[in-house]
Amino acid sequence: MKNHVKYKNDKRFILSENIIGYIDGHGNIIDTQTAQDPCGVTPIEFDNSQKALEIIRHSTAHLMAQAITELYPNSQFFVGPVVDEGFYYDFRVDEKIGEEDLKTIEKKMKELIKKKYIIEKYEISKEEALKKFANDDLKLAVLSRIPDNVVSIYKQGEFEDLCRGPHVPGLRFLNNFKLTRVAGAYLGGDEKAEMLTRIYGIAFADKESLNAHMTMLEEAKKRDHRKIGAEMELFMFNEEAGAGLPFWMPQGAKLRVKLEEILHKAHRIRGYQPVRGPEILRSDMWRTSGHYACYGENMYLTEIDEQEYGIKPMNCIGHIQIFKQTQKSYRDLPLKFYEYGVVHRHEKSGVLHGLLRVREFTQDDAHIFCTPEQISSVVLEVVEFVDAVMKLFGFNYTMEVATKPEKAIGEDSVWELATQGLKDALDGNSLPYTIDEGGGAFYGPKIDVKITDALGRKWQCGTIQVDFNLPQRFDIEYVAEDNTRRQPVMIHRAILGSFERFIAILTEHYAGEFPFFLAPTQVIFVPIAQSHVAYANTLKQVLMLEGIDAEVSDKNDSLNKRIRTAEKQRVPYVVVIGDEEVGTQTVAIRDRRAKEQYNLTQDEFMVKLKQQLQEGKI
RNA sequence: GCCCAGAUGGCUCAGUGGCAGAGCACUUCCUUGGUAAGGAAGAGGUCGGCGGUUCAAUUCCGCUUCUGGGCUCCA
Repeated sequence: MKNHVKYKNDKRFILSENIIGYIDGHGNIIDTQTAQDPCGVTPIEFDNSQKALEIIRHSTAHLMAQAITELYPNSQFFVGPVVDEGFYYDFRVDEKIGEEDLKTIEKKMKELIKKKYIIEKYEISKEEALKKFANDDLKLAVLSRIPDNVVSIYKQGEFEDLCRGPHVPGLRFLNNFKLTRVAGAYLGGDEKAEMLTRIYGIAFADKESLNAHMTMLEEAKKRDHRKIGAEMELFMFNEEAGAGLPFWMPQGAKLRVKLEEILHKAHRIRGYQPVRGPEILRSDMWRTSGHYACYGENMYLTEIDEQEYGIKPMNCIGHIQIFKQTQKSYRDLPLKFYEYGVVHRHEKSGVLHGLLRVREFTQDDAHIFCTPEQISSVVLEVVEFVDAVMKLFGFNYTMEVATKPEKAIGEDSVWELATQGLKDALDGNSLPYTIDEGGGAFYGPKIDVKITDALGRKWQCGTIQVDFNLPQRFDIEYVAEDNTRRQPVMIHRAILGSFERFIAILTEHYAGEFPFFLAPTQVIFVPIAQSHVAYANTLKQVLMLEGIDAEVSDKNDSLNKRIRTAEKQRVPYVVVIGDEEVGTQTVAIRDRRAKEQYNLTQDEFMVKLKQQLQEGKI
């Protein structure tokens, strides 16, 4: 260790046993190993503050690496950062590591903690580091990314790791952790590179917080749309039919139809006209559009009468043909076509995920043909439409402006114009957004609307895309005021994104307790005895005529059992019908959403239900 | 597509190199009950598919389909 500058923990800086680091004037974390002067720094207590957890979790990642090194001596480590949901470490190992092995690693980590190692730091020159890790290509890869000439090494017991820190003073601060999952991860995030083993974990300052976190995860799992979807018989998949191809069961289809109807009305009152294009189009058309070249690997192709056809992965081409069919005037613009377009995309097998990521889905797709001058107002109108839908369901969402991707058609200047158009619409109305560099569609930039699911994952739903390219490729035009032929701009947009993904998120958002206007079965009548079934059936018919899905539960089960079954199906209103109700022409309601019971007359009940149907209006 | 882990009645899950198990659901019967599981009987599985090892495979091995957790990519 000659030449190494070693930082001793100077006792003067240790204000208490509970300090695990400091924050300097710039908000940076300085760990106790690095801190030299306590002036102008704020101590970080050993608690669950964001800064404290960052240090604790990073050190826990190191502790895990130390344990793995002891259990698998040939393992080599790449990077082990702190992420939103804890920490991970990527490493290469000869053995296969599975979920079961996590327990063994945790046990070893606990053993190491008992050895009460302190964590020390020393610095060496990059040159020395290159020599020191000459036999470790992963460490060399890490070193190659560090521009500094001096690098730091952290040491606990025999274990040393190249690291920038920060770390807790000793292992005694690392008692409350859990290794959560083992996964594969590409070296450097590059799909073509080697795949390393990654273990994720979480850590807190105290056991209670760790337990609370694990409980929260369990709760989130209960809301998983795949679980609720099976329980409520909303949708299914079938091994023989193939992966990523959802089947909508009656309950799910009823919910979906309600959503479709709400959206139909919302589109019509906003001046959209329904259209529909074919499911498959000749490949020549996909060549003209650029899909064949830019999106071909995601398309399903087939042959009919020796001609190649492509199943549509997007709906724009169909809408363009409909636009072209009749001559358009500037007076027609903006012209808005919408379609619940079924699309097929060959998503990689590993990315399929319940209804959130499938190979066949239906977009609430629309294309707005307008003049360049109209872009800003059209985009704004769409943003307001998005907001109305999000508010209806109480979603928080974020917007991202996605710019030109690597694989794209069209001139840079056109791209810039379109991108600026999107930004202007948002800036002009002071709507917040972030930039997703290179995340645009191949034909144009877009605004993505992202919603967070029960597990905190963000999903792209709505999207607004400005497109100068397809109008040019298909040579579409309108007659301007001065009788010249001009090219319109296309705005591609979806509000839900897809019914599949949106319903998945709705399911998790409501934990299956859908609002009345969406619930698959909205009212279930429970007649107490056979003699009350006729009255229940009459009421059911009245509701059905009003467009309210109602059922009568007249199975040969006890009253309690039938109420329990209805409750478990998450039906908003369970209505019990007995002698009293038949006699007075009333209903006894169990209101699942309000969690209360009360009696109403038939008329009062109808008024209440119709009122609640209206809540689904946008 | 890549890494890891799985697949046992409709569902949730036990279990085993030698006869396949439970709860719920389902069917029939009894029960007609006033707000979250009344009772009895019964039916239902080539242990995901194909191949191999073995006297014998649901169990061990290989491939494959599908599922789950990630990576990469996307609505």
